[in-house]
Amino acid sequence: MTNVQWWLMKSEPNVYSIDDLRNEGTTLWDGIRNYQARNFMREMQIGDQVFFYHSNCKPPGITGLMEVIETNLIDPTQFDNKSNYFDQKSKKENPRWDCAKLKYVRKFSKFLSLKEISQIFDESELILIRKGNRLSIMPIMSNIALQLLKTLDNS
DNA sequence: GCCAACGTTGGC
DNA sequence: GCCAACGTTGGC
Repeated sequence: MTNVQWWLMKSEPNVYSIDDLRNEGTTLWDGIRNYQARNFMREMQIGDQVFFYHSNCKPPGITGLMEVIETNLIDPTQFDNKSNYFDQKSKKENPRWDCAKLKYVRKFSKFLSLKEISQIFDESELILIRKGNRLSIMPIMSNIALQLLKTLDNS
């Protein structure tokens, strides 16, 4: 586990929650339409660990852990004209959007709210709480990740 | 390549 | 609902 990269992925729980993932076991993280977020997803390697963050809810925060099980998968929603994520400009022979497949690992016994996170970390330490960060997928420095885990497990 | 206008995200 | 901080688009 020494070379594992840590990530954080946001999802609105009324759209897709940690409980949905627990029920399904695995999920394709499709619908990402931001190039920076997509590029981060392309960097993911099988075995990488991912914090599941509930966004746009009360309160927002980290709720669980996932693991990357497949990478470089074509996002099917870009070709589905009934999908909210349909992209007219994306061509089958050259798909614009791809995604990773995630596996449920666990739901933390404690919910770590954004407020608590920002109390633990200095703003400069944590990309998550950097003001104005609008990325739904981002890398987490391993020392930060381990501190998050420690906080979540010691409760 | 610049940049203004516009759209989106997401915490508050 | 507000708004800051991006990202995207398109005219030039």
